[in-house]
Amino acid sequence: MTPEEFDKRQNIKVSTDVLLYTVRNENQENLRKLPEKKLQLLMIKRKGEPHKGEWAIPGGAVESNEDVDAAAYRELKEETNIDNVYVEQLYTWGAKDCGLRSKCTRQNYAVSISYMALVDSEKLNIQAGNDAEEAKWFTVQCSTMATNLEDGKGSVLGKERDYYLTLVHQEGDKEIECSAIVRVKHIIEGRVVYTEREVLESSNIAFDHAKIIQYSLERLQNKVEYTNIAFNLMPEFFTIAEIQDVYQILLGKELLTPNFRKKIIDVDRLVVPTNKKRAEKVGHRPSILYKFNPDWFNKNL
Amino acid sequence: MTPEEFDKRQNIKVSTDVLLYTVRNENQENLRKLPEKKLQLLMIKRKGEPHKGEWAIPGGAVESNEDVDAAAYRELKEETNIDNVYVEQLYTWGAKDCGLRSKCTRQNYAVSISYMALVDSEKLNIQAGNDAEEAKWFTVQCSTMATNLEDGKGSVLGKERDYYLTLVHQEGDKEIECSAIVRVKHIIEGRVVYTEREVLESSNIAFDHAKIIQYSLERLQNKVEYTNIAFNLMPEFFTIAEIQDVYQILLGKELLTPNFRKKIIDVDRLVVPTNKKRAEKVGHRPSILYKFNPDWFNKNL
DNA sequence: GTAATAGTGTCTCTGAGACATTATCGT
DNA sequence: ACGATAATGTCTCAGAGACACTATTAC
Repeated sequence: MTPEEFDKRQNIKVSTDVLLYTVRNENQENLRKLPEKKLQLLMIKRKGEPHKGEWAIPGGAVESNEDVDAAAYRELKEETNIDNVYVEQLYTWGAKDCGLRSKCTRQNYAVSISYMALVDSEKLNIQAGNDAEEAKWFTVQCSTMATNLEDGKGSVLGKERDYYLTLVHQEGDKEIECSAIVRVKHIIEGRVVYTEREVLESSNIAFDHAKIIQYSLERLQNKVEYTNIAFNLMPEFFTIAEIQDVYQILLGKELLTPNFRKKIIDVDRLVVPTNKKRAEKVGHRPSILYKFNPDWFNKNL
Repeated sequence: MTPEEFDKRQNIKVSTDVLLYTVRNENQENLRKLPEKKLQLLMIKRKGEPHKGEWAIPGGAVESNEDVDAAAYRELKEETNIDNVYVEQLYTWGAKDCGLRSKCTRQNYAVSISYMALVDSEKLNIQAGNDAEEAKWFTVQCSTMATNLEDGKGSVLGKERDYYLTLVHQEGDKEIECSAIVRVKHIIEGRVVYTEREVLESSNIAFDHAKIIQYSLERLQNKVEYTNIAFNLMPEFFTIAEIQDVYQILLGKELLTPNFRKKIIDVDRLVVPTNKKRAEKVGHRPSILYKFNPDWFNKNL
């Protein structure tokens, strides 16, 4: 195909969506107890049709002559005034399922390139979004139910996993809640596995954005296990208990403290101790503050 | 932004590119020696400008109202008449670097969504491409040279890795050779690492496709270590020596046979023995044929 | 027997996981 | 002393890696 032919055929809109995650302390109950941490995601309220009033992943059109990665960074900067954070391309979503920003008609449909960004909440508290849009942080919760797909005779054809997603924004007494069920089907055909992702229910979440959120959570979980990705959610100095907490939230399971310490300090060498300690008067042995070990990059780049 | 505003702003072309890999036996020297396996990549010769006569990754425009994944499958089918194989979305490349199918001007530029597909060569021998384009298989070779980026005082700022890529197509005496150098820079800035990928030299490879090839090789290498991806390059039945060979080619290093056997048979349980043996009269103990263990999916989906 | 590849057995060391124990603070 | 969390030590077992060894074929 010549470039000329190519030019005539398409009318596809390209947008980038940025999933911005952070981890926040939710409530400071008492001195002796540690504050509870929560994974939070930034969403914006849609002001126009379609899906007016529902909550969507922030994003927008790629501008002409702009690199797609640059578009994601720009979008993030516009939305949150945040810079210099971890950003990663996630996946590019097709147009057919009408998932996206633009109304889906025969002539006019969209491709969405989704990105995931991670910030530590301390950085966030200083700056705030400057866009006219209404942006809010939602606490993310996700639980799973899996079933095997079998033919009559007991041999496995695949696996089906339903993700129950809940997003809650708290502001004093008021509470905004979004929820969705995303079904991920893995179908075995010979030696190839096809994966389908489908939004079964979606309440208060625009388009098929629940699907993208689920995908990002999956990626986040995987990467926590073998990269330093979690440290993008941490401030410069933190205790082992705090980073363990973040790991537990991301992985959705509890970890044994002594083993976690050993792994992160001695085995993976992801952190190094500083000579600082938590200054607050707490009713127990004060914890040593650690920081990310920059030396880790030497072995892992 | 309203959909109406959105519609007016863009003129971006979207295409999918499919990197189709296979593993082939190169030359059957003698009976006692095992045939040497090579990783091969399908490339097509460009018939129009720009980059006329150079070799490019097969691909084409996403058609209106077509899902991007579907476009990749369609492209693959058109190019090779192949179906039912492993296909994975790799990365979506920006427009600014003029990387792609369409000529890059201010008004008109392109986004490329690249996919990687894997086939076993037995399936390939039966079918052939039906497209009018000239498509050929190139043996892929890649070597690396890494240097640390340091400031004056010995602290590491990042890492720079040059990939020397060589693609060779053999046909009797004739030989077509493409080559390129791709530089991957990892720059540490605080706790965030930025990765830049740049084509330093490119001979006979169209656009910046060398960059995409390098990226796919990296992904392939990573996935070999923790998924069953390599088995998409294998026929139904194979010996341990053969699958070990494929692992070695993909990883670019030798593995110790006893340990590889133990891992793949007993630990990961990726393969199960059949009661078949290699029938050919070979001058040594005949090897047992194994197949991929479908049960592996139970634990790994 | 010999050449060549197929396949097994053994030893060491690291790291994952479970769990018991000690340390250090405020009150 | 007590409550609470921080931090360390110990034991077991699985798996990675290195390497010596045995098995089976054609000639």
